[in-house]
Amino acid sequence: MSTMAAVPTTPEARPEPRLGLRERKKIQTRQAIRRAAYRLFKEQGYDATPVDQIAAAADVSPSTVFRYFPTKEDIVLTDEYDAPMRAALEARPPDESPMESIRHSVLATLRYAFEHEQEDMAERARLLQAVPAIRARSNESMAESGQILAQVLCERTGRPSDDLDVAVFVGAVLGGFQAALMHWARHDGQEDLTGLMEQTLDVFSRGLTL
Amino acid sequence: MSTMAAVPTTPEARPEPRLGLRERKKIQTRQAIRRAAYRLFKEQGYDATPVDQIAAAADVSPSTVFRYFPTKEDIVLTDEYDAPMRAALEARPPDESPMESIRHSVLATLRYAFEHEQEDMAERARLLQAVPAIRARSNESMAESGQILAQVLCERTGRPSDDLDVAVFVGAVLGGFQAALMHWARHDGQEDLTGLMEQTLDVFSRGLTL
DNA sequence: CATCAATTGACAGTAACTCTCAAAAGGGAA
DNA sequence: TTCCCTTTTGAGAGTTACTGTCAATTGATG
Repeated sequence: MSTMAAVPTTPEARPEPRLGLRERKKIQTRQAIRRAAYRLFKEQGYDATPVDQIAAAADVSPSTVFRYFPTKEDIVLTDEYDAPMRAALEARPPDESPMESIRHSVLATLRYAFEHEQEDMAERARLLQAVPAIRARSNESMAESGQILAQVLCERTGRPSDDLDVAVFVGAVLGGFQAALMHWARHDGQEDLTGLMEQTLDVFSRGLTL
Repeated sequence: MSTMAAVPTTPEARPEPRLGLRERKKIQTRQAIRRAAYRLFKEQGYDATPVDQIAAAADVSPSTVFRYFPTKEDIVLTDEYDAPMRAALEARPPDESPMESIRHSVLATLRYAFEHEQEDMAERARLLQAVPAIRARSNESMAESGQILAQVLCERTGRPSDDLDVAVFVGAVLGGFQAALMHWARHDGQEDLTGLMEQTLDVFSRGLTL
């Protein structure tokens, strides 16, 4: 699940003394930029906050901001949960139904993500709802996850990699998740996202009958 | 279905003599800009074609281009099929299953769209595949259609307008359609989109079991 | 400490918009 | 046609998100 994570926890969280000063500084800079951005977005709004201002607030040059985050949207939502997600999916027994595999890996990844970062979730929800560019980026990110999902599923069911049925299946599931995500965002991130996802999966289990 | 249509046919196609000179000129200008853009995109690519160049090729000022199309992406895909789509949906018998209603209205709208414009479809497919910004716009547009769909469905089933199940249902269906659309784009718009959509709807009819 | 590689900041440039204002052109009445 | 009013257009200036280059700085290493 791509959109969930903004402050990557694995590499950023605690500056393990293993790393050299150089690496530690990089992590700090990244954090500083992100923190400054979140604060300013909250205070003034996303569009009203130029990157230059974020740079100034984080005490780095504008060039540096763009070196760390290729686009302004990426400051809000860059995550590293695609790899864990893929691993979780591939760890599932191959004879399990695709839907069941997805249910387990998505929920596990989501729980993992929530453990590591609850703070900015509400703000992220607000931005997701208010800023089209953020939404767009989130969707694109989800679609990439979808590619991975489809790939695994095609391998597992022995279908060609451009099989329409698999693509539709994955598209539908992700579409459902995205709807749940937006529902969550519409409620300002106050509801339990994991619960919403479970409810979403139930809709699918019922064969998508309203 | 939003993404399908770029050259709106209803208002643009034939300059009905009903309209005054003013209106006719507007339609011409709109067409001129779009045609110029499509030609240049085809020749040089989307990113390599600045709006100024499109303006020059269409013999209007850059300001005018932005007056007609709020963003560069909109030159590629602005459509007017949301209204017909909604009408088609609302014309369906209220006791019909949601999925069946959607099937009919989507296919009807799609057929209608295809009747009126086949020309640029291939180029549109190429752009949809190659340009992230276009894809993003297309998705956003689809999501808007989704809002309408969800609204109608909520009314029909007597649920509150922010019902999660309905949102998920709609999200899933649109996700499936989008997957089919991207499949079509990946094959450069050579396959029959209506056929792909029918196949997609079959996947749903089967209760989304792979 | 000296040297090398990675990181950074300053600067210049591009392109997508946005805003404002004056010129031009259609539409209708006298 | 002529005049007047409204809509449309173009010119120009300004903002902002990027991109690329180059020299200065700074951490790593022997």
